[in-house]
Amino acid sequence: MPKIGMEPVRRRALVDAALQVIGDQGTLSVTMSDIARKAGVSPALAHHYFGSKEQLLTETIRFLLRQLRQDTVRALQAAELPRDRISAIIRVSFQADQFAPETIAAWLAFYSEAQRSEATRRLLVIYARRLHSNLVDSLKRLCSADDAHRIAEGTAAMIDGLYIRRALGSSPVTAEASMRLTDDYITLNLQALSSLTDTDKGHAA
Amino acid sequence: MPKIGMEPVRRRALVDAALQVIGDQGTLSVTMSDIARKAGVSPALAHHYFGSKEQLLTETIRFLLRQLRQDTVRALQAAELPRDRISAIIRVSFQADQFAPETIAAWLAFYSEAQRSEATRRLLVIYARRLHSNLVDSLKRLCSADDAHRIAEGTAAMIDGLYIRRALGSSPVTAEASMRLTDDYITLNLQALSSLTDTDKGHAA
DNA sequence: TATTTTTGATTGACCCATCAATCAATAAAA
DNA sequence: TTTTATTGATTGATGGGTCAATCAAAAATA
Repeated sequence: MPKIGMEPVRRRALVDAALQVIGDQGTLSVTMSDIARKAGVSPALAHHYFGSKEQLLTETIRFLLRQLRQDTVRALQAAELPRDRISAIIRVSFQADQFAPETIAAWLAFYSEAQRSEATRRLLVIYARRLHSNLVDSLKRLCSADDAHRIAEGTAAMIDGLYIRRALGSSPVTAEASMRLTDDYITLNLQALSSLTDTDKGHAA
Repeated sequence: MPKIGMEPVRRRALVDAALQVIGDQGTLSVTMSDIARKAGVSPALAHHYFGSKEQLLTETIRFLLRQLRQDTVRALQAAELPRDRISAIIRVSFQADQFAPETIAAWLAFYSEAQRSEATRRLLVIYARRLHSNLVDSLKRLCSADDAHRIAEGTAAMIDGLYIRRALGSSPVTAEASMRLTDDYITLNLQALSSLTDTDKGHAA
């Protein structure tokens, strides 16, 4: 069996397995045995490659983050206009794999973990900042910096909130409806701002 | 030591303690010992009154929910106009005790638990439904039922999302800013709808 | 090519700590 | 005395982490 160069293969398999198990059980309180079994290896091997459960979990969230960034970069490359870029960012957040119940369950578990683990918190803050600054970059081309900040904050919150509600599984929050809701929020804000600069600045009482 | 009629006192103390410990540690993986110690009793007594850890936790989330409902009812009694009632609902969501980091950490932990525990999920769904229907009730007096639904969905998502972002502790999300952001979302939507029914239904290109 | 050596890959068995849950015993009211 | 309140001691189960040992491919050597 033992061919050389198994390390990267095993690491990847274990991270994948961790993601699956965490997503299934909806918690980080999964055992190394669970993860190892899913990956088809012994618990000892998981320790051998990752040193500790904590490090395996850290690698796992890093993987999630990396994936999300790649998707975002790709989506942004295909969009030129600021308004289109914003929609692209939103679309990535709700794309199939990200919005899958297991993935969301995993995210939720990591958010909860961030209350205890400074390392986890730092990683999630990176995600939050990245989303925010991506939004602000494009928004700035459409409104003032202040407004851009405010709108970005609201948009990010709405995205995160839709995730949570999806996690609960109440009210059939589809990916499409979520996208539309978030995109409308952007449109609404921009419209409101532009109507202020129009000749008529009020409406009938 | 043993006075009679201690049961309600102990139950309440244990639920309070559970809330504190869960909030501090940001997880439901707290020990009965932790909770009991905080409440100033032995772990055995906690089992005596609640039977199991799971039941104590269920009681704890019920307590949270009850508290939130009472606050909401009270806030709604003081508000007459639909638009004011909406603001009141929003205000309750971000009031001091609800928006405290420990409280949010506890909520987050329960959301995570809902992935596993059907009982917990059901309780959280109740909260979600209540928030939604409270919003819809007032919104319906200001717009169509369809729009009311949509706006309520967006508002609820934004509230939940602001909670999460607060939990992360990134970007100083104050309670006031959160309220304003959410309330603006309502205003923006209602304005957009009303402007559609105005005589002039467009703006300069 | 055949043989030996080396090294990465892998695991079963074990240790130790933690924790939920139980129970028998004690102490104070009623 | 009967009931209620309370706890210390105990236990069975679980899970992270360690370690010595095994196995097989690859590399070096004859």
